[in-house]
Amino acid sequence: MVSVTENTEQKIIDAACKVFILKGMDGARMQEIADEAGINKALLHYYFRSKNKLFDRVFVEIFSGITTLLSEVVSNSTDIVELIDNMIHNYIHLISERPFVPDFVLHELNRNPQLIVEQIKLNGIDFSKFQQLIINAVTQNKIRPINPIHLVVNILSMCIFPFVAKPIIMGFMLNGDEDKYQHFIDERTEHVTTFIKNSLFINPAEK
Amino acid sequence: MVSVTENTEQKIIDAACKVFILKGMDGARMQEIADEAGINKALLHYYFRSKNKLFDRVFVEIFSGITTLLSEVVSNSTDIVELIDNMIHNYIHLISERPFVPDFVLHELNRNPQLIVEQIKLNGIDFSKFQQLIINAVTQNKIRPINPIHLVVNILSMCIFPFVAKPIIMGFMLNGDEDKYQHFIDERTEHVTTFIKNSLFINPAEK
DNA sequence: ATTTGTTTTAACTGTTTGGTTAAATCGAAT
DNA sequence: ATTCGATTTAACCAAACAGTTAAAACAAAT
Repeated sequence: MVSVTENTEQKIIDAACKVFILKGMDGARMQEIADEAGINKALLHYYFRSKNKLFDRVFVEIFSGITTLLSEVVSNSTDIVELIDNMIHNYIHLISERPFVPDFVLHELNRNPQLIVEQIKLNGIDFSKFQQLIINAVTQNKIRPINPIHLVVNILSMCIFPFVAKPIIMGFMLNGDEDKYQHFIDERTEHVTTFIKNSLFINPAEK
Repeated sequence: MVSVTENTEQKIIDAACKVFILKGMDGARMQEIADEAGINKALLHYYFRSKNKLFDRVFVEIFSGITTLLSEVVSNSTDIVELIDNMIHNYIHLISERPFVPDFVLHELNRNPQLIVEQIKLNGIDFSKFQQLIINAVTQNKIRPINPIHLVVNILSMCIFPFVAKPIIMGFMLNGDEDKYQHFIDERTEHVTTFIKNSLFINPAEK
């Protein structure tokens, strides 16, 4: 009988993820989530007492997917080249599968910045190891001197922004052609990787 | 008597900009906009019949500010170095003054991608001249070969993303320290400029 | 057969919200 | 003095919405 409960709970969370990601907290409707989950509103409130509680649960679920990946990338990388390759490849790959997640996360975080506090408690990323890998590369003269924070933001920017800005890119640069956009995304991993390495490495041979 | 009308209309638009940018279309309330404008709800509907009409007007206002800047940058730049310098400087400067605009624009554009169609009609950016400047630089061997679209997206990403991702940057990298974030933003223009030039120019002396 | 937790049904409450209406006021222009 | 558009006041409407409730149905475990 436990399985029934977990099943329904998961069905609700999946449905809530979908609706919240597409509509945001303000735009989402409890009725729509119930419909999407194939249940009724009463049962929805039976499992999650309020919209806020459901949202919090869903947000943790979604955000932890992102931070978990970042943690794995950091711990699986031993030098700066690996770090860059893994980070760019895995991030673009992850987001490609759920392209509306970044807009959702960023928007809700701006709407309620305090959400980040809970997330840090739950998914503490050791940003220090991150920084250390970069500092090591700089001190060993493998790359140009660079502020680690700027570098990380640069990488995240170029990986995430193309998905958030899809309407702009398609509208102004690709004549609304969805195929061209998909092609652009397919090229993106390799392009960003070489673009960043070109900037970091003084001698291109070292790549 | 005309002046009174225009005055009030502008007061409403200013107030609506503020509220819509902070709360988004779904989160904004007509009463709050009326309060912010120092008028009552009846007068608000007297000027703009519906929330949608008001939103459309406001969105045009905000978005055209962005595209206008981009147009000016393009037409005021004669070579790739000028283009990069102007674009990065002006964009970060513009957004610094209204840091919540990017999240608003991107979120509403994803919520309703058709908005971009109207904007293209109103503010047709000649992206072709943009591309031409980059292609010229490539064929003249001034910079490494690069897909112009990727380059533009790279520049926009690194300029805009830091503002959209403020909560993440502050939370995970700057220990929630607002002063450090401001310092990070202050450095940003110069950093992005050199980061991109380092990537583009094979010989650093050419910069 | 009874119990227990899950799910449905269906109606309902209370509040928020976008939008309307009508009458009154006010200010400037004629 | 009158006219006309701008503005306020205050009440109102209808729809949407989050959340509740109670009774019944159901399914599995005891």
